[in-house]
This record gives sequence, structure tokens and C-alpha cells, in this order.
Amino acid sequence: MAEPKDGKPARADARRNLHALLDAAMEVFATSGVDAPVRDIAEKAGVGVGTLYRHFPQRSDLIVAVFRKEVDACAAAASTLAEEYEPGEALERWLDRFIQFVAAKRGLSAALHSGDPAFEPLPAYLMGHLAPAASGLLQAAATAGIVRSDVEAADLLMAIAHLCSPDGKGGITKESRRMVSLLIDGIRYNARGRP
Amino acid sequence: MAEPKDGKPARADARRNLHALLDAAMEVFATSGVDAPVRDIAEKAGVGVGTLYRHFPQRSDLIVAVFRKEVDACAAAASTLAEEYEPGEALERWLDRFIQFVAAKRGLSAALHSGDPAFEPLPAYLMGHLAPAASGLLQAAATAGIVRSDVEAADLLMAIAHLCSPDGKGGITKESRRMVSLLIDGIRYNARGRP
DNA sequence: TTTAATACGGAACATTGTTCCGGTTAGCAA
DNA sequence: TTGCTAACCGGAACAATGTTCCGTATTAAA
Repeated sequence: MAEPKDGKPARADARRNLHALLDAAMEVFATSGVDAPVRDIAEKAGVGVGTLYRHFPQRSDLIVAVFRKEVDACAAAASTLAEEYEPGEALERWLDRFIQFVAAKRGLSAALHSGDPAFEPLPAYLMGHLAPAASGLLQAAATAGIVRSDVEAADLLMAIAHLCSPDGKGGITKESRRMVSLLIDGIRYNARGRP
Repeated sequence: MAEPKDGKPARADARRNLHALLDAAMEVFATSGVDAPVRDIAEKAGVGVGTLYRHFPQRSDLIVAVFRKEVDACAAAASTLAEEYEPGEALERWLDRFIQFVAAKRGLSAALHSGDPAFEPLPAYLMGHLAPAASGLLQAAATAGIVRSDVEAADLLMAIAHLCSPDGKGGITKESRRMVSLLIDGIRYNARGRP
């Protein structure tokens, strides 16, 4: 994306503005939801709307780019946490990270159900990138005898997403937290197999 | 709604336009989804946008009114069908009616998840009116020994709604139809209790 | 430094929700 | 029937927002 179709690298200002736009969009979406006006994003990035539209021909392209970037960051956090903490702690912290990610998507769930084909591949992208990350953490924790070994990463993520997203507004509700806690306790149950 | 706050009935033209607007909105929403421009609806009703906005101060008010009217019509169909057909046939036909209703709500599911407080009471309205209707048909069919008697109307409706709505576009998919068929076969299973 | 290619910015356009107001009409009374 | 008034109607005008366009500025290579 930082390079045009031919091998030539993009111009320095183009790269700089692309980054600024992504950062600004991430912040604005988190603050005002994905329905925020494009002008707000361009302004926060210190850039004209023309520039924004050259990098992201449609508003939805920007949303998709931010979504993917955040998914990637969440996936990357799995490796980091796995190195820094022991299996149980790493899994717990990463699930918390994932919950924050899902809960912060104000307005995105509506966009996903809007029928706009631009958003159609997003759920698959999320699963494709986060399920392996979660799977690694789950297996490590299972090997350490902290959680059961028969939990599918995709099922766990899907369940958490469903429990957290109905929230509607920005933050996560206490109710969602309780339900997710139950779920996580569930994967700890009988971790070492029945005697 | 056809009468102002005081007892006086609304003027004839006001009543006429209200009806025309509701009919036009129903048709346009079915054709172009709930995101259709207000102007289209006003034009199809043969009315100016000013008139539309006097009757429905916000676009969402019109959506809500149409939704409620359709729910009411669907609920009323239950009585009609119960009189015209024997229990099994009546239930089957009504469920088909309900499926059409759910599947035709193009874009409405997105609106429901949009966080707009105007749409918040709609799911409860739907359940409040359709669950009793479905319950009556179910009980009659159960008494006739055609379906099981341990099926909750609300569960059945919710399940059908979930199976049909993910569709996205206007019509209902073959996949949804198959899943719903399975579900309906499920309520027929072991209808007369186990021997 | 010069130059060509590329990117930039923001004014202008298109679409759509919403408001406003001068003209029209329904319903009532004489 | 005629006249009157409150209520209603239509659509122009306003505001917000996605998108396009093009003259100007910047980059990077010669």
C-alpha cells in the first residue's frame, strides 16, 4: 500500500500522510464511532479531504483499513504477551485485549449488518487472524494444565464477540463482563481432565 | 394518531395523507430498503416533504410506524388463518407469513443495531404482539396432536428471526429456508408424546 | 538548479435529512 | 351559499456529509 503498482516507493509526503490518516481515523472512530464525518478525520490528520480520498477512494476503505490494522495489532499482541508472561496470565491478558477491541467498535456492528459489500470480508479477516493467535495461547495454557484442551479458539472468540457487542454504546457493560467471566471460568473447568 | 390531543378528529385531508404516506413508505421500504430517501416516499404518496415531516417529525418515526403496522398486520393474520384453516395448516401458513415479514426487512436489522434510541423498543413490540399470536396457533396445533406442546412461541420466533435475517439483501436465501424447515420439523417431532 | 511527475488542499458538487413560511383548504357558522 | 379561521399543504431553502476536480505545491531525479 505504501508502494504504487510499479516498484517505485511512494513519495515521502504520501507515506507520511497515509500514516497520519490511519492514526487520525483510529482515534476519531474510537471517539465518535465509525459514522464520524470524513472531514473530522482529515482535519485531525492535518490534511485535506482530497488527500484522504486519494488514499482511500471510499469512506468504507478507510474503515476497513483501520479495522484490519487493529486486528493485526491484536494478533501481534498475542506473541508479545506469550513471551512476557506465563501461559495463564498471557491468555487472560490477551482475552482482555480482545474484549476491549470488540467493545470499542461503536457503530461497526451496524455497518457489518448494513449489507455494504465493502464490509463483507471483515468477519473472515478477523477470524483468520485472531483465531490462530488465540489458539496458540490456548494450547500453551492447556499444556500448562490451566485450561481445558477441547476449546476451539474460533468458538471462544465468536462467543465473546456476541456477548460484548450487543452493548450498543462505546464501553462494555458490567453485564457483558460477568457473562464473559463465566465463559472464561468455563474454559478453566476440569482443566486437568477428570480423575 | 388520527386525532389531535383534543377530542376533535383530524381534518379529512390530514387523515388521507397520513394513510397515503404509510402505504407509500411500506412500498418504498420494501423496494429500496429502509435507507430510501424521504423524498421518494413523499413523491410516491403524492405529497410534499413538509407534509411528511408534519406527520412524522423524524425519519425514524416513519420507519417505526411502518414496522408497527406490519407487525400488527402479521398478528392479525394469525386470527384470520386460525378461522380459515385447520390447526396444522394455519400454523404453517402463519409461520411462512412471519418469515416473509422478517426477510423483507432489508436494512432494518442494521438500523436496530445502530444505537438509535428510536428503534430500541421495536424488538419488544414485535415479541409482545407476535408471541401471543404464535402461541395461540401453537397451542391449537398441539391440542390437535400435530406439534409438540413444549415449544415456547417466543423461542420459535426468535430462532426463525435469527435464521432468516443474516441474509443481508432483500429476499430469503435457500439456506435460510432449509434451516427454518429443519426447525419446523423439529417442533413436529414426537408430537403425541413418547409411547 | 531545473524539470517532470506526483501529491496536496480545499472549493465546488451531489445527495439527503430537516425547517420554514406563504398560499390553500376543510369544516363550521350565519 | 357565503365567509371565516384554524389547520394543513407544498416545496424552496438550509444544513450536514460523501465525493470529485483542478490549480498549486512538493518531491526526487537529471
